Amino acid sequence: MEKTDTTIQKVKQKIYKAGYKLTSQREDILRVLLDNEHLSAEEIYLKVKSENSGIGLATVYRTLELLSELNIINKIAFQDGISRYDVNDNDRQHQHHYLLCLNCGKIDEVEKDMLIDVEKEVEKSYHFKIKDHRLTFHGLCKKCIEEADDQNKG
Amino acid sequence: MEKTDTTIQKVKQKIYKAGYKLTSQREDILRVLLDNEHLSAEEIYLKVKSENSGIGLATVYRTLELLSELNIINKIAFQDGISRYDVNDNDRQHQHHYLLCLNCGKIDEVEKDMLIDVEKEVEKSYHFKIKDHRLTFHGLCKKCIEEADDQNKG
DNA sequence: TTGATTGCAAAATGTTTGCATAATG
DNA sequence: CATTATGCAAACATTTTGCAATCAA
Repeated sequence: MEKTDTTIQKVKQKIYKAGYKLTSQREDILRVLLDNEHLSAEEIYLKVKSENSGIGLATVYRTLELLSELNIINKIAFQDGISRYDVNDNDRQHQHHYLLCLNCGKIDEVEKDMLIDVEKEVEKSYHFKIKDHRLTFHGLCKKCIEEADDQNKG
Repeated sequence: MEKTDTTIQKVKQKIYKAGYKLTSQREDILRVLLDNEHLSAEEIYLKVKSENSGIGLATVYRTLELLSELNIINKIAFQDGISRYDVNDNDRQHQHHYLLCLNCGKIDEVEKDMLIDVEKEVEKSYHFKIKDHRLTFHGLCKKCIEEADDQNKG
């Protein structure tokens, strides 16, 4: 059995236990979410539609809300006003980080947490109980740095 | 001369040097931004309007874009789909961090950077040149933790 | 004086909602 | 069979744009 299938089974169980119904649309959306990273609702809608035509955008939004509520996915907002969604990795306690290239717009990911000490300090200094975090670095990706270097050299 | 006035003079100079005109609307918006933190465009619009009636929301958006472009303010996006804006502190190289309470919605700020070592590691591992970052912690603020504790005690 | 800026209204974008129909458990 | 979920269209909220009038330099 593929890893994706195992995950789908687990998630379906979670949905079922929470008292919701298992519909083909929910499974389709979940599959797309598992196969991709930081997709927008529109992108998910188009992908599901291309594989299995006949889904509504409203269903995508409603499903994304449901999956967020069940903590199966995370909603992330960059500065462009579009929400994106990532499946929550169960092996990971926290949301990973993002590298947003200001030049080409590419979004990369940083898997390593690296914030454990920072969080400890924040919790202590501010009496704030941290549940999760969102961290995005803005800058230049490897490719764009290299292209800029090439141009400088002539 | 007040600190705010000094800052306004500096920013006006920056706008002027960039070839833009100094209008009363721009100054009004700037003043509101300096007196407040993480306001939305709508909130800025209402504040300016209440002091000096006769500004358009479109002007607010256009000015916010201009000020962002000149690196005078930062646009931040939480998960609610509304963009907020903060004046860039010149003494600080990087955007500060936010503490978003999941219970009451309050947004606090963490002034200390604390990410210097993390950034060094990211730059090295990913060949990514970091220009800025956005970090928000999601959790429970002091007040909400205390209220939850009180309820548990009876 | 002239080109940038404004305010208004209209349009565009992303998301949510109401409701009749369809599907799940 | 009773709900829950869906798809569509309409509503909504935020942001952007076109354009004539206004203002700063």
